[in-house]
Amino acid sequence: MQRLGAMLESNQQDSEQNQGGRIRRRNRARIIEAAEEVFAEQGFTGATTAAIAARAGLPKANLHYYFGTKEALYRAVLSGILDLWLAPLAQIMPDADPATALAGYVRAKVLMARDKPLASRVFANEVISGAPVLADYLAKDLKALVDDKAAVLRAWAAQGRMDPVDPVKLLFLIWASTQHYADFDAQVRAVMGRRELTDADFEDAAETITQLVLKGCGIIDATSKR
Amino acid sequence: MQRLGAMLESNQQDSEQNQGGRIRRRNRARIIEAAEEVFAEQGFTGATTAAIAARAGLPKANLHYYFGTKEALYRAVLSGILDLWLAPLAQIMPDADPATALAGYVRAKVLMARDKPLASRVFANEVISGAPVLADYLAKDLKALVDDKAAVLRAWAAQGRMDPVDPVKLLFLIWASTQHYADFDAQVRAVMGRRELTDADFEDAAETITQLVLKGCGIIDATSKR
DNA sequence: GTCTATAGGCTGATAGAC
DNA sequence: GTCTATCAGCCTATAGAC
Repeated sequence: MQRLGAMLESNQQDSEQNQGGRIRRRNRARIIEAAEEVFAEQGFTGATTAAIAARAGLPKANLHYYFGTKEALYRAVLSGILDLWLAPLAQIMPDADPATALAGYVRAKVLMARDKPLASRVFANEVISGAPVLADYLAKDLKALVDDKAAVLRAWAAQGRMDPVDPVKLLFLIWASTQHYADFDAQVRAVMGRRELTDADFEDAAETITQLVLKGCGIIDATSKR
Repeated sequence: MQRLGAMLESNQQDSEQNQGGRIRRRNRARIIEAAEEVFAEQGFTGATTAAIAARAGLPKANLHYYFGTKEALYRAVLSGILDLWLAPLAQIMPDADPATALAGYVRAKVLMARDKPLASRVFANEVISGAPVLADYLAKDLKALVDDKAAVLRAWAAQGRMDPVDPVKLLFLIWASTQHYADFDAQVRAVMGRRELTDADFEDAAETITQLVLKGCGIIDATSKR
């Protein structure tokens, strides 16, 4: 499951095997970081290489020197995001305790919304636009992974450890409600009347979502409050 | 609460009072419809007036004749969306039955994701980009509305009709998990291995979300299965 | 490896004939 | 009201001096 995203990188010589010199790696990292910010705000089409170069503090030509085209840079950014995005799913294993595993998964996804909001928004922009770059990846690798985890949830239900909730739709709900705090941050802040969300806000969000999921799936008792 | 979105339309003479001739109205509607499609896919910056005009089957100049600027057209599209987006919240009233009201709200939002996916995606793009146009509206009108509905949920909890779940975060979870089927449609279809979602898929989604929300909030019994 | 200068194409918007 | 022709500016990408 590791480095699933690597398949997206078209330029093999720029992959991890050949790291190049220190300067090369540092500049590539700088550009990717800046690109993530701009792609998150503007989407692929809306982002301009000039804006990315400016934010990276480099001349625009260097960006093309390292990545060739805007799309190659976009793929490099997405590639780094995918592995990050999927890692927390590993917690959902057949032998795990359903309450612990789901609570841990929700918490990991909420903390990712807090710590990597740009990655989440780049991914959201890509999918909203119809996943022109990721379509194949979603239909193959992600689908296989979700089918696997859905089987785990179904097994838990068959063992009477949780209600027979549609496992795929349960995962969708967890993805949506956790990523909401990254993707819809502007709306969340506006409605909550805050300039910025605090760590406590994210902890509260994780707790509320966890409570709804665990109790909603019949994993914890109906009478148990938080 | 009606026509909250009207505040966004800058060109007063084009508001509903003065509908203009039949041709004018028809062309404006055609352009807005085409614009909604393109803005949904590409976001504001990514969308081009040429693409919108082509999809509307009109010369690009007509678009500027009717709306002046790309931003004015964008505001007109958003304006139509806002009223639509908020209408279902009306079901959450103090005297309503919590189970009926929340189930109805979830169902209405899921059906809107099915019937108006473009509207949902335009809104999502706007918020992900930091809500440059809607920021004021979200902080004032939407916040006031949410505060009002949060009070209703808190009252239900105080009356022992549901658990004391953080009401604002509950609304976020409902928004996120229902709109997910519109905004992340490409991912949902890929993971479910379908070319297109059916009415039954949306009914299932509404049922699963409703079950998790009602049971998770302690509104329906822990032992009750679907 | 770095960066300035610029090519070539597309963008939003408008002028003006019909 | 409609639409062709066109502008000035910005876009991605590259050539070539350093």
